[in-house]
Amino acid sequence: MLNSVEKILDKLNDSQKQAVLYNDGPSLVIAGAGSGKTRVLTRKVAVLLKQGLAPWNIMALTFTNKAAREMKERIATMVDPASASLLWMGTFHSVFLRILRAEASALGYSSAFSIYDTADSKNLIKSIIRDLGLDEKIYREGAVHARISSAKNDLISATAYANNAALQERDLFTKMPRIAEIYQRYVQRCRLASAMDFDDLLYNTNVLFRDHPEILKAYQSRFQFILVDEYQDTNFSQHLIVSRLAERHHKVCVVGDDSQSIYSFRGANIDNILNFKKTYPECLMFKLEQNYRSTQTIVNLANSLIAKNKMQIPKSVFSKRETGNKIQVLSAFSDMEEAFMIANKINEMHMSLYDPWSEFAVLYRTNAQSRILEDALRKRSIPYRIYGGMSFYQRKEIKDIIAYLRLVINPSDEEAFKRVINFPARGIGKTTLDKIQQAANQHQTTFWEICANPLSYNLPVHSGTENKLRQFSSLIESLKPLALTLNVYEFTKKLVQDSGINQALLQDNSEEGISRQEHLESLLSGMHDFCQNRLEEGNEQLLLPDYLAEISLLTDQDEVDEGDKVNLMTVHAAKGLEFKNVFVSGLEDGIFPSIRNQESERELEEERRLLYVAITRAGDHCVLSYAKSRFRNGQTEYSKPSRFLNDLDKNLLDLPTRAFAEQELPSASGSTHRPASFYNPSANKPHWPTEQRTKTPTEKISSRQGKWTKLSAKPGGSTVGQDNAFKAEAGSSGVKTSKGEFRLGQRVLHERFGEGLIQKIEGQGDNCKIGVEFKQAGYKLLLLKFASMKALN
DNA sequence: GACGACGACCTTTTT
DNA sequence: GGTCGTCGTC
Repeated sequence: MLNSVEKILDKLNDSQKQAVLYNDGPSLVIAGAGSGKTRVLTRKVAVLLKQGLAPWNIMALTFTNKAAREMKERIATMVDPASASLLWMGTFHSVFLRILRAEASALGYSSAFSIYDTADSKNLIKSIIRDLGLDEKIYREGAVHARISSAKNDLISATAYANNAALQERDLFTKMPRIAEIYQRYVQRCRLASAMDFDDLLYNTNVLFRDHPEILKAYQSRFQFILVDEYQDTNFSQHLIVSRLAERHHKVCVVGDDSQSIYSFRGANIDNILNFKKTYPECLMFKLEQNYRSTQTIVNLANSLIAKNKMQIPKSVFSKRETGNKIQVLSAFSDMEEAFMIANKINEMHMSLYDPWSEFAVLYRTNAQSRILEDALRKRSIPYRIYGGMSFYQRKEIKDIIAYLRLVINPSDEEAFKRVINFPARGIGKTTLDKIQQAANQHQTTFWEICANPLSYNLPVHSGTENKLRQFSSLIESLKPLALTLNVYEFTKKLVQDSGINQALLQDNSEEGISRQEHLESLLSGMHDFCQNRLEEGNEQLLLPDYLAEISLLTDQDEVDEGDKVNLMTVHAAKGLEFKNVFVSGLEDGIFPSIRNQESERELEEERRLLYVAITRAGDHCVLSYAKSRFRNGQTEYSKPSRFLNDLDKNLLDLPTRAFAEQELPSASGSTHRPASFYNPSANKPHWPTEQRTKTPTEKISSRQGKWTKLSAKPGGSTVGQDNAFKAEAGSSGVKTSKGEFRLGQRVLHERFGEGLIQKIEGQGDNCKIGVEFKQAGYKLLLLKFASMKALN
C-alpha cells in the first residue's frame, strides 16, 4: 500500500504521468487520438483518492453512459470498489439530474419531475404549433426544437429570446417569426407538466446556481476536484456549470482533443477548449502525443489531413508502432460497386490476416448509406451489425409502458398522459383528447386534472366517455400507493395486469403482436435483473422511482453485442471506438464533406475533423473509398471524389488501380432478412430464471444496469487483469454459509454474471459479502444472501 | 377507431 | 428508395 501511487503510475509514459500527478490547480490535457486518455483520467482519480480526497469530493463528468461506466469499472479495480461507487461520476445530465432532484424545491419543481426525451419534446412542440394555428409545413417541430434547444444551450431564456434582435431577425428570415412564442409556451407547458427536457437539466442547473448562491456555495465546497472528459464537446451551458463549480478550488482538469470536436451542430463549442487557458491563466497544459493504437502510416496520414485546419492547438501526434501498410484508396463507378469492393476486401483481409470480423468497421457519413453496404455484406455472407438503430427504450410498446410508470409517479406529465390515455384502446380517442387539451389550455391546468374531474371543468363529453375517463384516473390512483411499496418488477407486473395491457397483448397473435409480447417480457426481466443486481450489491432501493432514475437517461449508444460481426456505423458513432481495420466509405464531395457544411471554413474544418476521427479509429489498416455515382433521394447523382483526398499526404496513399467488383454471388443462405439485431429476442426462449440463455434484450438491459461491460479487448490497451494487481486483499479467507462453503480463490458460477474467482470475503455467515472477479462481467462485490451463485469445484 | 393509400420528407444526434 | 404521417373509407 505504501507505494500504491507508484503502482498506479506504472506503465504510463512521462507526459501521462505528469498529467496524472499535477493536482494543484487547473489543467488542460490535450489527448491525441489513441493516446491513452481514459488511462490518464482513471489513474488521476485513483491518485486523488490515494492522496486522501474523499470520493464524494470528486466530480467526474463524461458525455456518455458508456464512458462513465468504463471509467468507474477501471477505477474500481485500482481502489476500493466501495469508494469508487461513491464518486460523483457520470454524464453531465445524470450528475446534474441528481443535484436537481435534491434541490428541486428551490426551483419551484417537485422532486418527482419527469424527464422529457427528445421525442416528448418534439410532440409537445408540435402540439403547441397546432394550438397556435401555425402552418406545420413551415414550422416543423424538428427545426423549432433545434432552435429552442440551442437557445437553452446558450442559456437564452424565452424572454431573452424574444428580445434578441439577431435571433428575431434570423427567425424572420427563415419564415418562423413566432418561435419565441412557441418557446415561451413550451416552457410553460413543461412547467405545468412538472417536466424537464434534456437541455433543462443543464439550463436549470445554471439557474439554480445563479439564483441560489448558498446552494452553489455548498456544492463548490463539496467538489474539491472536477474532471471533465471530451471537453471539446461541451456547450456553453456545460462550460458555465463547470466554471461556477470550480470557482472556489480552481481544481479542474479537462481532457479532450480539439481535433476531434465534431458535435458543433449540437451546440458544442470548440472555443471552450481553445480558450481554456484564457479562463484559467494559471493552468498547466499537458499534451499526450504518443498514439498507441495506430501504425505510423495511419497516424501520419491523419496528421497530414488535420494540418490543413487553421484553428487548432498545435500538437504532434506520433506512433512508435511499425510503419504499416499504405492506405488504400478504392474508386468505384457506383455506390453499389463501392459496397461490393468493400465487402470483397473485408473478406480477403479476414482470410489473410485472421482478424475476427469484429475487428472490421465500415464507417459512413450518413445513415442512409448503410443499406447498400448491408446488401453487399449479406450477399457475401459476412456477418454484420449496425450501430445506431432504434433503441430498446424507443420502441413504441416499451415507451408506452414507461409512460405509464412516469404517469404514476407524476400524473401531471402531459406527454406520458397522451401516450397511455388510449393504450390499450379504451375508447378515448382523438376527439376526447382534443377536448381535454382545450380545457387544459383554457383553465391553465394539467390534462390529468381535467381527466380526473371532467364535470368540474364542464368537459363536453358523453357520460360513457366520462365514465371511461374516471376509470382511467382511478386506475392510476390505485397504482400510486403500490409504486412506493412494491419493487419495480412486481409493480410493473401488477400494472400490465390491471391496465389490461397484458390482455390486449395476449389477444394479438400477429407477428408484431408476438414481438411486442417478447419486448414486454424483456422489459420485465430487465426490471427483475435490476432488482436482483441491486440487492446483491447491498442496495435496497428497488422502487419505481429508483428504476426510472436509472433508465431515463439511458440511450442505446452503449450496447454490447459480443457476436463476431463487422461493425457498420456513422463516423459520429465511431468516436471513441477502435478497430484493427477501418473502411471509410463515400468520400465524395457533397457527402463527405456534407453539402450542407461547405459554406464556411468553420463548417469545413469540422468535416475535416470528422474524417480525422474516422481515420484514427484504425489500428492496422485503413481503406478509403468513393463512388462516382450514387443513388440518393430516389435518383442517381454524380459527384467528384472528396476534396479531403487532396489534403492527404499522397506518399502514404495506395491510389487506385481500378478494381472491379466481382459479379454478384448468389445469396448463400437464401435468407433475405437482416440478421437478427441484438435486441430481437430469440422467439420462445424462456427468459429468466434459466441459467444459460441465449443473448436477449434482457441481457442487454441488465448489462447496463449492472454496469458491466463485456470485455472487448478495446479501450486503450490496458486490461483489467493488469489493473487488478492494485487491488488490496482484505477480509477472511473462507466462510461457511447456508449455500455452502466459500473460500478465496474459489471458482463460482453466478446466474447472470457467469464464472468467476473469489477475491475477497467480508463478514460472516449468510450476511457476508463476497468479492468476485468474473471472467466476463468484471469485479463485483455481492451480498451472498441475495446472490444467485454457487461454488464450483 | 382501424386500415390502406398517397404524399412529403431525407446530415451527423453522446443526453 | 424507404419511412412516416395524414387523410379517406369502412
